[in-house]
Amino acid sequence: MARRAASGDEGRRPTTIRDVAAHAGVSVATVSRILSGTYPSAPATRSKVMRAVRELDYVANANARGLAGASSRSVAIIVNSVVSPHYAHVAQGVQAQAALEGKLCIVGTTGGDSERELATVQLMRQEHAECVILVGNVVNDEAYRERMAEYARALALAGSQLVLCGRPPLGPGVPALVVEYDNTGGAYAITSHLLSAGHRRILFLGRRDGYTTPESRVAGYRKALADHRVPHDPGLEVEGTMERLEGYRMVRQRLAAGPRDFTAIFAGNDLIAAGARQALREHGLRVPDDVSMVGFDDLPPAADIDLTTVHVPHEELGRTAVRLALGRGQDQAGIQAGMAEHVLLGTHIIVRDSVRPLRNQAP
Amino acid sequence: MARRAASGDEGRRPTTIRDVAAHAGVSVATVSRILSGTYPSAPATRSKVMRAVRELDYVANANARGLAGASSRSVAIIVNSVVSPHYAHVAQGVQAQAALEGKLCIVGTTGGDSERELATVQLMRQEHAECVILVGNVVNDEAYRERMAEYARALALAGSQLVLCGRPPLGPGVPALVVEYDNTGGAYAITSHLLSAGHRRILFLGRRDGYTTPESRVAGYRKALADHRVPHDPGLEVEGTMERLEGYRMVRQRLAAGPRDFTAIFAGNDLIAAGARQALREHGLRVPDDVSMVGFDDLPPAADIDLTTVHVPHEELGRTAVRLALGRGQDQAGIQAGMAEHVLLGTHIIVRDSVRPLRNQAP
DNA sequence: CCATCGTATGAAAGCGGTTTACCAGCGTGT
DNA sequence: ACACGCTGGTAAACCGCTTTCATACGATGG
Repeated sequence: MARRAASGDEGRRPTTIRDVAAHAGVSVATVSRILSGTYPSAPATRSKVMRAVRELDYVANANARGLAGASSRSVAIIVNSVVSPHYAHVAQGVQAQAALEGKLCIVGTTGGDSERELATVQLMRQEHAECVILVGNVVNDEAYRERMAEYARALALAGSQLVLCGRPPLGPGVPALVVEYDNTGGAYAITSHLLSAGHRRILFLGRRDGYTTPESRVAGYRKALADHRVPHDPGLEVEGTMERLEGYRMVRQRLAAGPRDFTAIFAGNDLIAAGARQALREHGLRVPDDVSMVGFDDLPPAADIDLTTVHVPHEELGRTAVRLALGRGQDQAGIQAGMAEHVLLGTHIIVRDSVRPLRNQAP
Repeated sequence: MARRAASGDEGRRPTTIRDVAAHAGVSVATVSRILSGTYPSAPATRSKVMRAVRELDYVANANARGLAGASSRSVAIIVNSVVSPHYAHVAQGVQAQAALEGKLCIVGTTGGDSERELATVQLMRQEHAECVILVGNVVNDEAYRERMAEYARALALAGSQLVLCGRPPLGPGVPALVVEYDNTGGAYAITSHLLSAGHRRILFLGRRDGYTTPESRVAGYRKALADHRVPHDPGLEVEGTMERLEGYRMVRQRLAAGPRDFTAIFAGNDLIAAGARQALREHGLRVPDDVSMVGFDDLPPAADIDLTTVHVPHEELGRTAVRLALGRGQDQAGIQAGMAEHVLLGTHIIVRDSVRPLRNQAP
């Protein structure tokens, strides 16, 4: 019986639960139960086992555990890229919450390629993650919705939850959670901020039809204009993606094309704002002395360039996604119990020094 | 035999390899071998199996695979925080290389707390990651070295490789790989850059004794001064951590304490530079008109504030770590074959607009 | 035409846990 | 004293896959 734990303890093979059992003089089942925690056991046995674990430096094999038990104790997050600050913050939130719940976090990237996204979801499926969190801006067409519904069903069948983070809901009947933040509301608020400062001609940088995030932001911008009875000039909405270089390009082209016909800029996000600011500077224009500017996201570049912007609860987004998915998984009844399937997190304005009342601004 | 795959295909239990075998009319062994790829098989059987896989939407169970086979097909990375740009880039590199090699990437964070680091390493150990990559600046004392050696041995015993990324080597006999970049060289080069511009009194921001990264950077700074025969004034080395706020604080305090006694600043990293720049501005000083400044890292803030800095191959660091660890694992002989145990990646200067020759600078 | 050998496949033994029966004691209530 | 419910523990059946080991089958050589 104690054959294993015999003198030759320096064996190459890592310690298993059987070794622990032998060493402690109990059965493997007892060890398993004591380690899992959830079971009554005599204090004496408990301490015997714990001592054996310590002495043998035993660590459970997660694969075996995941195979035998129901749960793999892991959550998956899939993002475009880990270096992009927004994704990084969401990922941080996911990781933190996962750690808090004793799960580990596995991450995949797509580079924005939907083929890779598909492959990555498959990967997570075979990993049996308890939930897979898909985050990021995306084309919102029929094909997309269908694909997501497919993912959601396949994952549900494997006992795992699909969470869409920062994406719009798919519609009823699809077993997917949605956690997003109020893009339209934020855009409305910050546009109003500019309008209150007297600005009427506000350049919107980063329109991109068909993509959910920029679309919602443009929508907020337009609604604010409308509510303030400021005529809407579609010519002020410049198309471009959400990158720094694009911000640079858009402003540069605009200024090269003719005389300046705006007094303020609403950059689709802070990256665009940073690029735009550089283009302005190269053109001899200062923010906010000559042009007012606001952004969206409140990510690192914003503080560096003193940008008034919309704060987005990036980390909270990730945290909530995990909490929700795990909560729902735990309590299957949650579904019937009407646990939230769609959460909308709020945003708020961060005022820095990038906006000046129109009257105080150089012409 | 075909009991499983009988009409009622809508069973709740996910598809297993047995289902596929039954559906294709072969044995599970055959399916396993064909899916693993590495084995000869008759084309006819192969296509039968593949069809079954497709029709049943089969995905292998990674836990079972990891348990039965040797490898878990995963690499682990442990960082302070995912949002910190340096770590994010390294993580991106790790993730990318892992994906390239068909492995998945699991990430843990420590928040800089060594207790959490320990716990996280344990977590990765039980996950049986093929390698665990520890990245980040750290106190380099005896206790640390001992702890790392412990980690390395425990991991090696479980068939996994410890990789220290951006940390100095531990010494011989410890089964750990090291991938770092040339901090001292970079600091030397960029200090020389300032010296060539005529600067003699260069403030170093972010000295922190006992921590490897800042220590190496200070070392390069000092060596450059020495080589250029510029007297070294210890009073010019300001202590602080590698954060934006710290940069702000350090400069603010310095300027409040007395008249400006420097003409250039070498910020320990770009974050510090950003903070320092803000403090300077609030004090009415412009970069580079009044003060020259350089940073280190070449991370996002650098471009935004037009900072001349040292480019660090962050992603390459992560990539190399994975490549090395996996390469070594695959070919156990690699150890004897003298495969690199310590890689030092080079850096180079990125010149932007933050340095002005002393003579052209305001007094 | 039989012995020989290489090859594609099958049967079964684990991998290291969890979990379901099941059982030995051991007070209690009557 | 006996049936009875508890408690702390055991044995053994999986979980789904990989991987020997063994085998049937064709092709080959003498």
